[in-house]
Amino acid sequence: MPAALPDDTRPTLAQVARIAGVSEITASRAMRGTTLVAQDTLARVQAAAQALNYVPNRLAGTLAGGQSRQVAVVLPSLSNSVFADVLKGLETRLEQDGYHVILGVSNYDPAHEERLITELLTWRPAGLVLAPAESTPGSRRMLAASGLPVVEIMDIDRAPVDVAVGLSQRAAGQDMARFLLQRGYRRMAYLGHDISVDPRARARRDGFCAALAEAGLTLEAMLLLPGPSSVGLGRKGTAQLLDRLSVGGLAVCYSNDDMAVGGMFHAMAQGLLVPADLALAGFNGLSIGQALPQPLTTIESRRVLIGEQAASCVLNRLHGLAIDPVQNVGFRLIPGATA
Amino acid sequence: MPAALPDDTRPTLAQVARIAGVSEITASRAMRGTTLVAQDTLARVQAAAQALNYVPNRLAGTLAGGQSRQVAVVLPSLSNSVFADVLKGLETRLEQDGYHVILGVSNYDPAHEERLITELLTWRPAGLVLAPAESTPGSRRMLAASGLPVVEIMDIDRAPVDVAVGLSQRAAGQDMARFLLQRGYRRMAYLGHDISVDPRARARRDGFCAALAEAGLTLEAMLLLPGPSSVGLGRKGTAQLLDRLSVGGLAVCYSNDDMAVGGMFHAMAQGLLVPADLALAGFNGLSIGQALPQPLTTIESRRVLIGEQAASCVLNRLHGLAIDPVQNVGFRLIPGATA
DNA sequence: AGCCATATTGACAGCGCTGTCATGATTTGC
DNA sequence: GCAAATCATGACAGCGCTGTCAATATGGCT
Repeated sequence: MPAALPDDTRPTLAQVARIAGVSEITASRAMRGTTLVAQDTLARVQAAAQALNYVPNRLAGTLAGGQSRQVAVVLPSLSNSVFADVLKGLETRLEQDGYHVILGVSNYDPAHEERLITELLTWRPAGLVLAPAESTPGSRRMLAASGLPVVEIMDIDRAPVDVAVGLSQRAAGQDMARFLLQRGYRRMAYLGHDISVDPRARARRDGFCAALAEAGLTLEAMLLLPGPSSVGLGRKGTAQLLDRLSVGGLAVCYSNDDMAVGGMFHAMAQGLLVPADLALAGFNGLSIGQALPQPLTTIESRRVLIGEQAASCVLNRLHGLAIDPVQNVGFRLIPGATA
Repeated sequence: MPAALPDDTRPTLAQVARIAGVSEITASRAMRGTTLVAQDTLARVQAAAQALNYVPNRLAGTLAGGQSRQVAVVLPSLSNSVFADVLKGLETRLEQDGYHVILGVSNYDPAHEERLITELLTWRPAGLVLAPAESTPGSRRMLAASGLPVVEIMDIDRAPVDVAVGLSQRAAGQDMARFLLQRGYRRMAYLGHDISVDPRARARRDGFCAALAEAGLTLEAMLLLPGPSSVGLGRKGTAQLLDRLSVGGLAVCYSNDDMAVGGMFHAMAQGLLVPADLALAGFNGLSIGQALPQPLTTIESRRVLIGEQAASCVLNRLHGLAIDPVQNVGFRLIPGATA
């Protein structure tokens, strides 16, 4: 059952070579510019390629030659703009060097993630970048055995298989707690999406709680809602939370900015005073939070940078350069006006 | 200069075959399950593959066999959640059939887009999906000549090279104008991001203006700000607009929801009454707009669906099924409470 | 027993390209 | 003017896999 469509009649290098009156290998060299080829030979080959509308076949090239110029990227989600930003950084940097992204989205499912890794590996990518969900032992074994550059992004708290690029999510959580404490808040609550599948959000929350504990405090309430984070969920959750808790000097730490913006909307709709009645803190430093009537108190994460730096790691590795196995891009607390 | 890293010592099908005590081609058949292979042979091959940790090489497979299972996707941006949604739909659907996305992001630059198409074509993808910026003649020629399934997404107003999946952006703009007119608004303004590079936003605006013209109206003001759309830009632009225009019965049509939400934030910060002082209309039906204290008047676009359907188009084409060259997924006006 | 359909396997060539080594054509140096 | 170095090109084999066709084995049927 041969494919219905393309009668794959695309010109090959051999045809280009014939027209240019040179051998195939010379044409190959002319097209790639790796080895020296006489000026006029080069011109003839280029002309022939142009005339035939020749498009090189990188499958064949890679198979014969070696390094693929594809990098596999596995992300847990795309609905969250965080990963879209990271992907943008990755794509931008990789493309500069003529590399391309093959994408997999795991939906925060470790088993799915493992399957994706297996499948993407069949394309023999030059490297792998992933924001692991809760990677299975199987995944980690495969990655280690692949012999490829493997960059785990977003979090640097766990020991990486190979290289990690990101920030300490735990430290970010701690810093936010300390900031709120320093501002004088003593009544704290946490509102998150389903962090059982999101290890980074969990790490932040754990850091937040740990810092509270150091100060002898505990959360007045912790609400975890099923489903992915969203503005709507944050709004709904805030309403629920305030059914149980009195306002006035209450600070709510959200799992991220989306959720926090939802909280802000709830406050606005209810005519609550922010931060007097209700203080809010997010995470990510999304532009929407900063465009709110009151800028959101949050932590800036450098998502595009993480993507770019992860890409650079892969590329440097491929060029045989030594690289730091743990790369901390840091974060920055944005005081804002909601806490 | 051989690659520094992977001493590509990965097991090959030949090795699997040897261990299983069968010929290479039999092992191939066993791995793929296309042709019948005796039960115990199958088991032996699978065991051997398992033991060696065999990972098939799809580069070789595709080169030898035919159809690649990669689909090239070219998008103008990832910062806009619209395209992240589309990509999610694409990835989800393609993966179900064992296909993978190779990604390119053009940043709304037609020349860049053309280069991306050229490069991605070198991987001999099975198909192409793109949300064209302002495609160059060169791009269109290449696409037509590729002989591959080519799906242009988002807009169905222009004649597609091959297949189009999306909605009539122009009709969406018209519908919004008619809706506002019907609500009794007569004072209209338009606030957009740099639509010179975004043909879809432009089509919506044109439709909007055309419908106004039918009613004998023209825009009181049209403000186009440089740079990509964002909540911040919408907020800033609204402030600028209201420097020149009086409020009270004024309806502003924004290029999309991000911009409109920014407008809403400005209104909130200024204590303006929405919609009495200022009415706002967006486009996309993003969840954030619906979570606002007052849900945004907007038009729902089915982004994930567009992605899924575009993927299905490619797959169906590859299976030799006939498909409709123009697929309208439609849209829905969400009345909201801001106009 | 003899013949045929079916099931199972294999030999061979080739997908389009590149690494390696070898060859001929020039140039350079003394 | 001749050996050595340099430049430009080519022949060959092979990357890892699959399509095609052919071969063998097995069982059923008359």
